[in-house]
Amino acid sequence: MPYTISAVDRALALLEALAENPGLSVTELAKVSGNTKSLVFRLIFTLEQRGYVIKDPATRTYTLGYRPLFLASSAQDNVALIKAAAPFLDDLARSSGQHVNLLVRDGVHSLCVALRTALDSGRLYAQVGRRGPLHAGGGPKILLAFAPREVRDEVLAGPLRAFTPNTITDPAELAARLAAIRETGRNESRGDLDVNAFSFASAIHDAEGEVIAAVSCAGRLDRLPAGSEPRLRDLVDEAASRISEAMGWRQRFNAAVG
Amino acid sequence: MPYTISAVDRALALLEALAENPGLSVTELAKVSGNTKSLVFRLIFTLEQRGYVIKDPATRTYTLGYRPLFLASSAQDNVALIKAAAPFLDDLARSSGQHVNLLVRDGVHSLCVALRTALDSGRLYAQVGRRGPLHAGGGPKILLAFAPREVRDEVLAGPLRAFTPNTITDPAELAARLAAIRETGRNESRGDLDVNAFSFASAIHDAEGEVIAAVSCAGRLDRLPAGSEPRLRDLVDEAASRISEAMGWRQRFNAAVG
DNA sequence: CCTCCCTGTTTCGCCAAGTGAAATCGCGTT
DNA sequence: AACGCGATTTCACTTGGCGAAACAGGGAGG
Repeated sequence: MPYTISAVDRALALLEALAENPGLSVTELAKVSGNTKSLVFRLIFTLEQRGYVIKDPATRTYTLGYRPLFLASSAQDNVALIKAAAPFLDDLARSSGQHVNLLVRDGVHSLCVALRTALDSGRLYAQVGRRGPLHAGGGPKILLAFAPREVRDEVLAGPLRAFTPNTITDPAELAARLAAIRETGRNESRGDLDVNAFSFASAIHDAEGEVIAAVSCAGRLDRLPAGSEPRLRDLVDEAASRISEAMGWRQRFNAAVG
Repeated sequence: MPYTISAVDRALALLEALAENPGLSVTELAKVSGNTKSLVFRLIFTLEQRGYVIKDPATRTYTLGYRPLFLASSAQDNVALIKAAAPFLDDLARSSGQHVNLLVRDGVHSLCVALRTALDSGRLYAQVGRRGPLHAGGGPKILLAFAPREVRDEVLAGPLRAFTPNTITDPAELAARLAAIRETGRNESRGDLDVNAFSFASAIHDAEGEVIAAVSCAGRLDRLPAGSEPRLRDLVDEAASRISEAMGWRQRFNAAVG
């Protein structure tokens, strides 16, 4: 906080509020973001000038603009993790024939930062930049398992939304699952985020041994070939190791045997 | 300018400078952006706190972070043009069997805001959020043709980079081409941006009749089936009309006959 | 091994610029 | 035609953004 420029911080917060609540007016944004109308008006004016938001003149309502697309494109091309992972994600998509996701944690959300889509599998919920929960899905639970205690506590305390009947909504059960994940660095889920989806995931480490991301192979549960599980598990784990190595991980920090 | 908050404006400018020059240090960023080291340090600190940039501790160097991906995802889902165009882009991709692009103008650049990729065609240069020139390519020249005079003058004055031997680099020739495009609202290019690429493009209008975007069908020149040109031209033009209508255009502002 | 130098980080004090409150404007409603 | 609501605009008050300059620390060169 000592060096934070509050005007900038408020502007970014407003941008995020708008991303989460598209189509709001000045007054509504002021309410949502907890700022005065004057301030919101000036912040959004500044953001609009630079193409970060677009005003619909008819409704005097705002949405994000085109400039974020440019930033995202640059981010995808230059962030070390995404660059390093790219070839291995390609390999994994090819060898597994399934959708492949690269996820990181963003606060109490999972965030998809790269994906490869399988040709045959149906329409996909995933999209680069899309946020999801941390307590459901193959990859997300890995991110949660290795998140700082504050984050884990917050998620375990908060309401655990049931996306499907299979979503773990009992904090104790979830905590046990996370402990198991910390032992193996792997996780798999079936129908806990989407009724008809499976996901095999493994943790990615950086040079310090910290878990910084998760790769997963995912697809429709009703199209998961019988007996293919061991192979998918191994392919994902192999990809995770390769990506970790590319990030400077040296296996020094092996997980204890489960 | 009256309502611009300069701290915010500077922060956004810095973010863009970083998008264009990934991997710079504080001092280098200060130089590139024309700010003092102190200011850059505080701005980037604020941006980093919110996940807009990531610091590589080893090199003390910065790149964009993950947060822009989230913003871009929201933008793609909520910007009126992109939402309205989506189904027609899908149709066009299916019926044409080619790559489909939706472009808008961002200053003196073209910006890809949506795309559909053909399965068979080779690797694609395009990516959502990627910027290109205005004076080369099928869609970009449409955007330039209908841009405000200042923009046209700036581009015509500036150096016209030759991406291939077919790129128009003579201002007079380009001006004539733009005039022709203003008559028809259509354009096509062959090998002027990429030696082995073609592009058929049409202008998209909004409710006020302004040209706000261009759709294009593009692919490898050596795979363009002989005699398919008229059909592609019509498919693209049809898609442009549909999207324009979805944006509230009512054909009142028909272009004069060429 | 020591020194210099370059770059990131921190401090300090001034005052421009960001801020909230309140007034004004403009439009759609009653 | 008056009303009401939300978007702009004005205004006066500091806050907090800012540049300059000091400090720190690590790597290159001697």
